[in-house]
Amino acid sequence: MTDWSVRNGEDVERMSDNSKISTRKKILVAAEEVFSEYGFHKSLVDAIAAKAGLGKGTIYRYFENKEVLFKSLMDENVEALVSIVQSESGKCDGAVEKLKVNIESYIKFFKQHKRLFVILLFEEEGIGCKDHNECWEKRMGHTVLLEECIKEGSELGVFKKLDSGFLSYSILGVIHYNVIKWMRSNDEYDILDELPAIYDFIFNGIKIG
Amino acid sequence: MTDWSVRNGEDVERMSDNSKISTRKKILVAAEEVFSEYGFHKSLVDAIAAKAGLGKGTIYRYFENKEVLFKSLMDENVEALVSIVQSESGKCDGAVEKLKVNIESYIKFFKQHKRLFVILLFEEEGIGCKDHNECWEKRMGHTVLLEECIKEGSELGVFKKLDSGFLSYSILGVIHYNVIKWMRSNDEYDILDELPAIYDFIFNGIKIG
Amino acid sequence: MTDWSVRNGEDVERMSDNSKISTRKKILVAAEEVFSEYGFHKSLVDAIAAKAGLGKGTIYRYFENKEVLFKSLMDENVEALVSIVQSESGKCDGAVEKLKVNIESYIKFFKQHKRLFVILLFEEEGIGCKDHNECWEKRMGHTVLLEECIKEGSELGVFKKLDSGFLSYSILGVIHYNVIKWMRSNDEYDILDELPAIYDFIFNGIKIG
Amino acid sequence: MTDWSVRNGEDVERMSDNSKISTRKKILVAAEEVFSEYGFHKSLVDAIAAKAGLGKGTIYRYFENKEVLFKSLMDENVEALVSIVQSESGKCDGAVEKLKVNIESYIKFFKQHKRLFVILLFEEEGIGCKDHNECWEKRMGHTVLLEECIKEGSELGVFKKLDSGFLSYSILGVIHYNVIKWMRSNDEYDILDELPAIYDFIFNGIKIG
DNA sequence: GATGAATGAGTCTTCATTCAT
DNA sequence: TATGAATGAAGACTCATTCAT
Repeated sequence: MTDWSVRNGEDVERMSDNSKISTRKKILVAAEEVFSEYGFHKSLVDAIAAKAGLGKGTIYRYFENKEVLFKSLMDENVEALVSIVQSESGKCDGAVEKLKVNIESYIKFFKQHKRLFVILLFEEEGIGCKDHNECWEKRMGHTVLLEECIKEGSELGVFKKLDSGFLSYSILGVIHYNVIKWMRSNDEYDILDELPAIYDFIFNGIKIG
Repeated sequence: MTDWSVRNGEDVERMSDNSKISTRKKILVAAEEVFSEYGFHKSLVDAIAAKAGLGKGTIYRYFENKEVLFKSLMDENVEALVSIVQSESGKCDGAVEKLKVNIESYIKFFKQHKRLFVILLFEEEGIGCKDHNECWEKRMGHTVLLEECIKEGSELGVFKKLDSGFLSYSILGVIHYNVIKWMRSNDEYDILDELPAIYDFIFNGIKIG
Repeated sequence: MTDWSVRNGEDVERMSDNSKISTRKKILVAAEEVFSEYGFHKSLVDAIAAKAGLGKGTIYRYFENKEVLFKSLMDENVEALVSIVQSESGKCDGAVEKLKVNIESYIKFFKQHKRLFVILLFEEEGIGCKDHNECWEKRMGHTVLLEECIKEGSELGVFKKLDSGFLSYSILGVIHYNVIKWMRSNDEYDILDELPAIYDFIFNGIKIG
Repeated sequence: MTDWSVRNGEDVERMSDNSKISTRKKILVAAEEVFSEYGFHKSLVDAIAAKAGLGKGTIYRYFENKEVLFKSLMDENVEALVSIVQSESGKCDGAVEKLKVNIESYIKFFKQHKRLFVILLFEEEGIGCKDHNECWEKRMGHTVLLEECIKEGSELGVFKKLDSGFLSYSILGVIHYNVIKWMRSNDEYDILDELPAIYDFIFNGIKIG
């Protein structure tokens, strides 16, 4: 297997000039659209090829098979998410502020990639992943970013001293379910408007006093 | 088609007398095992029939098709969940206490049905559900129970006056992600031990003071 | 994999009553026709199914895949060949007579199965056979029958004391190439008429005196 | 299309100067290696191009398609075989001696080209050859050399007066099957050591007296 | 001339569903 | 009523061949 599938990020820069977008990128873009709409199993390789304006065989030049394409898409999305969150939270100080920015970045990313993340997080379960834990680790790799924030805050006495694994999962749960709720509403409201409520829920809980 | 349902606990009681368990029940039990292990798409009707100790054709006597079987299983599980949560939370007083019991019931149910709920909540997305909203309503029907609790608490001035939809989704997110975390650990700990932390997170948030 | 593919030979007896022929047998008969005409690679599973008057899926109920079908066909033909040769040569005495009957049986078999044996002997080479030697052993298993004959003759002082492996391959070469020659002629002559010449070639060679 | 052929020995002489080997020759050499190892159907044009150190498109500059490449390779090998046998048998006198040299030349050629000849002789069957007879004629064209030898011997009263077609096929059978036997042994012995036995088999047969 | 990315016709294989027994 | 052999539509994947550079 040649390593056509390993490319650098330059091609993103020129997306305005359609002819300059690398074939690999075209496929990933089409794959995201199709997988997002139909989920893994109902997505046809033909449909992805058609949407990418490429022949079916071309898909297979770049990705061993449908599953590898799916996982590559997921991997690269997670990587993108992580790198966005990292760079954003790097820009600010203070545990609370950092966590806020962190959450905001997550939500912005999910807002942009809409349904993809549901598939990202759950559908892969159904796809035979030889090492299930490894898979999950990759998908959930981004929780470390939350964990780091939280640890920092705990050490500074801003956050409670709770298991950071517990907290990052709990916070992620809040984030994801609010994204799901928003998705279900068909853009009736802007999920970013929910941020204050989300922060309040996470920081102070629901009880009065 | 007869309508013996999962809730109808009678047939469970006589499981020692194998011949008394209704065929429909046998199929649903087998289906839960198989769907839980492989997910919807990788589950074979043959496997379900084999596990149920029945002929494949029999499955189709009781359920129109694989999808209907899957949805029936889900419907009945959700119904069972709702009825359990309802009866448990009916036993106690006070908004806080009620919400706690509510959450505990959820977690106990998920603990028992393990992987099924992941499929329940997310895989269905991949299955063509003509009316997507209707589908979701059914699956998420149980959020009303949370909503009721919360509304009651809000009115009594125990909980903040926030949108109950927002709160129920947020709480559900916390619950589900903690279940996922627990599932991933391969029973290294008892998820029920996490309850105090979960309550504290939901009621008071993570911030000190 | 269930073992539908293991059946006994009874179904052969009733081939006149078409409806009594087992599905497995029907597939093998169709496969022989198609493989004989087109060779392994150009034969379509669809064509075999159509010729057998069965659905394509049925082929796969009985044989794991096209290759297994091909190999099963070959195995069973070799088995049939061996058993015919054995029973025929068992009926007569004397090394020379036995060898003659042996050769005659081979040729009759090849006459009946025409092109199949070319495929049997050579095309399989092209099909990935994990243990190549094992494959060959199976295909050429029948040479032992010749070897036995020859050894007996050598011990009785009728045949020269030459390596029996060498002799059986040489004799088989004579047989097969005469079959090929006959096949090429499109039934212009009866290959059985060549038997005297073949015997003379093998027993006495081509030199005068 | 130029017509540098394998026979044209000039380019072989300068193999040390890699750049002097014609592209066509490079392709044929690579094709022989690949076809010999995998057979026609499992050989990939990519693999041949890679082995030849050329681009895939270049293959198609020199050969219309894979099949033509295969046939050209075979044609040129047969031509080479014929020319070697002819020149060798031209060097000696006497029907017996000539036939011996003939056989020796064959075996030497096959020894050098190992597995290729199996493919040469049989796999082509599987390739749609519009005029099957024409194909065979070309492949088996070399039998005329044996036929000539035999006819000469028959007329001189050295060999029996049998159909020369019958004899050449029979002798070829002996030769080929001994080559196969040798090939199967993985060079455990030198096939040229078998020559005396082969001569004896062909000239005198297996019977004593 | 040489190249190799792109192509899509061609096939195998799967598995939910049916229906004769 | 229960069965499971038969089915065939559907879809993943391959690879010889083309053609723009």
